[in-house]
Amino acid sequence: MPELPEVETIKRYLEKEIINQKILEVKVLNKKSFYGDRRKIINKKILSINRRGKILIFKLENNLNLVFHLKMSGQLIFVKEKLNKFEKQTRIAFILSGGTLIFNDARKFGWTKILDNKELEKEIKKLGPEPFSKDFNFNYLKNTFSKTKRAIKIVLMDQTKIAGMGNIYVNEALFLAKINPKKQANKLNDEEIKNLLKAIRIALKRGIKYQGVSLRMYLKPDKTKGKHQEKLLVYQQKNCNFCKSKIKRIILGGRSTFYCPKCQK
DNA sequence: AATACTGTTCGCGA
DNA sequence: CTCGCGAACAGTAT
Repeated sequence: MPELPEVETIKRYLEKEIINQKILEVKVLNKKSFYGDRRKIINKKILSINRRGKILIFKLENNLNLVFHLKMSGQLIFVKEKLNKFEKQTRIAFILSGGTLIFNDARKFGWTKILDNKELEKEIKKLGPEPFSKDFNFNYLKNTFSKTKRAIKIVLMDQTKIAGMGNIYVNEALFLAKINPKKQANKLNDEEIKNLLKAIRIALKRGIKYQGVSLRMYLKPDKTKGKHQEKLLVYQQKNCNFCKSKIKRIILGGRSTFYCPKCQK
């Protein structure tokens, strides 16, 4: 489910709530959702929370990291009570000094891992640049796009090329840049690449501003919905927000792709 | 009831 | 190496 803006929203919320809390207990309700020896993190304090792409990273004492990937249906919910009964979809529960952090995941694709700094580095280094970093610039995109004939939509979804965008935000960014998702990446001209760079950042910023897209599973840690589903420009839309043409839906990279045939030539 | 669809990524074979 | 496709899994919509 969550792409960069949703994970960033969760990060910002949890930062306010659980920094400096201690992990008192880890309840593993689904074995496949948890990798590592949970005893290693008992009584360790959460020092900081970071995000890289769609990955969420809790830095703990002793150079340990508690790392999350929510994949399609993961949720992170925080309640101030120390729970001992859980919902059907709860896979892991972290009992903290000031409450309970609940990892729900209907489809069980997501994971939580305990990684030392070296292992974390390995996990992260396969990701492309962060869309809001200096490394993510015109020259990087031009060079990256020039090397592949794949459809631009598929390239933007490739986490090794750009970290953090998924199906929704790629659709939104291409719409804002007025680029056809089927266009081969190496065929984009300089103007289009510049527009796309800007559009990616605008699409992601909008997502963060409205605190994510709650179409199905995604909730903020306080169980409330994001608002971005009400602001989507092209994803799952009927008509173009600019010209009112009927939005087309095709499959690219195995995923639903929405675009305006008139604005995105 | 059966089928299609869903916010992701990995591994396989070409 | 790059690529396209199916699998991992469960729930909801048509």
